[in-house]
Amino acid sequence: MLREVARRGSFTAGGQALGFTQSAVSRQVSALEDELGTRLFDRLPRGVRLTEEGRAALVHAEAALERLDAARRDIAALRGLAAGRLRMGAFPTAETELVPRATAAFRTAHPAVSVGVTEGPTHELVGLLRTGEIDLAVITAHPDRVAELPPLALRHLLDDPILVAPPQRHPLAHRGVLGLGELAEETWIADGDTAEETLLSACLRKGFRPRIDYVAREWTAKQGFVAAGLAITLVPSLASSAVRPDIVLAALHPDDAPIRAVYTATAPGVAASASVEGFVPFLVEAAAAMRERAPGRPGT
Amino acid sequence: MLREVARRGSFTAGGQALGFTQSAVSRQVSALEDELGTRLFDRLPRGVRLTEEGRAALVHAEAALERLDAARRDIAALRGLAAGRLRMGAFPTAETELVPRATAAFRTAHPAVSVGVTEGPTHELVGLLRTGEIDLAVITAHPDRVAELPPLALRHLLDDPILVAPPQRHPLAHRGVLGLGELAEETWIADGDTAEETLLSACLRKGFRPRIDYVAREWTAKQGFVAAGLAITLVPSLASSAVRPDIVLAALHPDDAPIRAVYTATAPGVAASASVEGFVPFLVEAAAAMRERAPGRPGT
DNA sequence: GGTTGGCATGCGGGCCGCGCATATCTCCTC
DNA sequence: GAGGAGATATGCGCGGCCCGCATGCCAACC
Repeated sequence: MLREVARRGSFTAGGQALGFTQSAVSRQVSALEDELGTRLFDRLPRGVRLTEEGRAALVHAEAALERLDAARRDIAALRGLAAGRLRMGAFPTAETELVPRATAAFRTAHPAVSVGVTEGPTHELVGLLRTGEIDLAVITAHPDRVAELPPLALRHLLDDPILVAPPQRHPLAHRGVLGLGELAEETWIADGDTAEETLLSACLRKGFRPRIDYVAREWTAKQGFVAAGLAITLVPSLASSAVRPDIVLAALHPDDAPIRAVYTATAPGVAASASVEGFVPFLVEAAAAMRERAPGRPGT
Repeated sequence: MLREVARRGSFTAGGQALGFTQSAVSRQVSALEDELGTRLFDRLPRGVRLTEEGRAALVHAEAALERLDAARRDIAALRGLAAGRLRMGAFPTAETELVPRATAAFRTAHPAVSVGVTEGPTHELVGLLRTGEIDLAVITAHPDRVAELPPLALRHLLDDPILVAPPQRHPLAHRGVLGLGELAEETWIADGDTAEETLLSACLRKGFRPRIDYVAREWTAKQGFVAAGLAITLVPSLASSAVRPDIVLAALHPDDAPIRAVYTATAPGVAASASVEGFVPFLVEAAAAMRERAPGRPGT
């Protein structure tokens, strides 16, 4: 009202422009003047004119209205992916290819949305989701144990079968599909020195304790030992594209190792933001592309 | 509400901090969300948390509130003369001493108020007052013709009797008080070449037409002719302090020349701003000081 | 499994704010 | 000089908005 009245020079005209009567405007202005303790308009015989105080009030009022408009614009930008930020988390193997591919495609499509990725194991990501520190997580879990997770909104992306990497010269290499039992006598290299901590727990369920002579957390180191023919190791299929060309991968028999599934996860009760809604399809797309490139191995 | 709820993490606590119930806050937030078309808070089991959109809205809302506070501060500053501007006008002679003295004292007392002075004859100043281009004017008028002015809020400052400046060697010099009739044979220097346009119209009312041999608008030039003994001239007492020391001034007999009065004037119906209210006392003070310094000549 | 803390919502009431009508004032015109 | 035009201020009455109360429901905590 302040603005319209100031622009038009009378309560009557200002009110008309806003669909109010002169009496409503008169009272509104009066009330504002009372609240501010000063006259905002000089009442002249043919209309009104801003006082010095009125000019000051008008400047600030227009600035305030502009901020409210800016809020609307900002929110529209967020919803249209013309702005915003996506904080996501992923377990390490997912960052070999799945998450980077999806992120690259998303950034090309929506360059104004900034994307941050935190690496961590699934249980940590779940905590970050629940505290609101990340908006979206790529996690992994055995399909029949999903129920053990805290309540989350999950979406299945792909399955991640475990491959085995025997040395080139190994008699079992190039067989294509191996049973885990056939590897009971092999020497292993793994993340930890007991089978329980690693993927090798599958061996325990199969009835033997693998012999772990070498321990290395770094993937590069493991590959070195494998390529030198010193040990064999297990490789999640998600990481298969990062394996050295002189290492051959073979599938494990499906019954031998429970297949881990990969999911996107968001916190329950938290409405998915536009950036989350927008990012998930790129993860789905990247997962599909990876399945196609390695036909017959990682499957849904 | 947005701010309090965001700060405290729940509708209940936010409402309590503002003296509202949880239900009122819930509805307010809901209404705002509907208007903006987006969720501002995620509803969690133990409270709420801002969404990305909510954060954007909050930033702008706080900025808008800050502008409203700034408006209050600005207005308080204007009213406390800690800010603001005063546009005034004055007729030329008033700017010899009266207005400069008042302005200097005002600026010392209220350095944050900027003062602008427009010079012009009374009738122009009246126009500027009525259009709102100046807030305060120092004008002059014959006391019995004040009623002819358009309606204004006037305040009498002082009377401005007319003095005469005869040459030093003139036989009438040093007489102290002169009658206008005694000057009928003199040679004059004035602003225009006919008596009607100038202060010399007083001579016509006295029954003689003064002989104007010299015309000069600049005061310096007039004083030069007077000091050289070539002519005499009339001097408003307001300007007497700017007269060269080698020129002697004499009062005219009160009946001979109508005494002009000096007033402050503001537009009718326009509430005097704090700066106007604040400036007028300094004009009154300056006028009093000038009366004291020239005792017996300019009077109330 | 009960308790607690929190949000959503139906219901009722009070107050605010608007429109209508009118009083009043100034300017303009005849 | 009188009347009309155009503007604001204000009494009056009504409708709608907004709040508080009470309740329902849900998830987390003990």
